[in-house]
Amino acid sequence: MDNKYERQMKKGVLDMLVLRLLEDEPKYGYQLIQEMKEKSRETFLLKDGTLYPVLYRLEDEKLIESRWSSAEGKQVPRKYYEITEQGRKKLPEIFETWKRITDGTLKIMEKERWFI
Amino acid sequence: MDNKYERQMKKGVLDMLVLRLLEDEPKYGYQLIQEMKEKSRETFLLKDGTLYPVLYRLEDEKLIESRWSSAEGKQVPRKYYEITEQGRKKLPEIFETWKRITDGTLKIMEKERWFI
DNA sequence: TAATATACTTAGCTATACAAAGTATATGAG
DNA sequence: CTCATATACTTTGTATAGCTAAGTATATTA
Repeated sequence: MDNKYERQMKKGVLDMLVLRLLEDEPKYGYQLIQEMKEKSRETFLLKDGTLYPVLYRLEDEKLIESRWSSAEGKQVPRKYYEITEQGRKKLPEIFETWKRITDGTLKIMEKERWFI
Repeated sequence: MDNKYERQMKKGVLDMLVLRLLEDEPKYGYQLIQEMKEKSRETFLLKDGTLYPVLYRLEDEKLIESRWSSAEGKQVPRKYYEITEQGRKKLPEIFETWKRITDGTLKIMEKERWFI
């Protein structure tokens, strides 16, 4: 375990990040892990054992849906995840919550400023 | 439970915020709860049952120390918490971790920008 | 005297990031 | 052809931490 705080500080944001990455187009697990890594500049390096439970959770909450790729050729079967209408509505709400907490944190950390 | 995500997103930051509030001067529990509420503009509304475990944890890690107030007059006895040297060193590190994660999150959420 | 604010403690619940192990297929090096 | 590696998904178990709730106790004020 590199950093005890790091692990805790990531809690709650993975769902939001996955939802954000799926906003553009359906993607499969491995792809999400790669994009997460690249786009965050190595900050979010997820193991598959971390990502998939997030996906199952979001699916249970009806924020995303999945379907197996209609395997053209002899590709490894992939499960594509797609954001639902409900997910598209929910994402901005989650992001607002995140911004409010981040803002509140900054207000305490940087005492003299009250803007972000 | 108001917001499932909110609860998770606060994880890991409470320790940092308490440490930050103690950086100036020793404070007691109730005082920390009030300051947390005011400075964060109502974002961090802690119950005492949430704060004290944070304090015990920080004390176990030697990042803060506590002592009962030498009750002058007939005041309710208060336990004052003071940041240690170790705590002063650790705080900037924790803050850096937080900023890195926050930055990484923003990079994914706001795709076209790569500055904070 | 009673209600309220202050002040600290502890037990139990729930959610989630992560590690690790397991299954299985495609591809490229030798 | 074989073997290592990358791809791809699943499941189990662990540790941590925010929160609720209940309990104890003192000071202040109506």
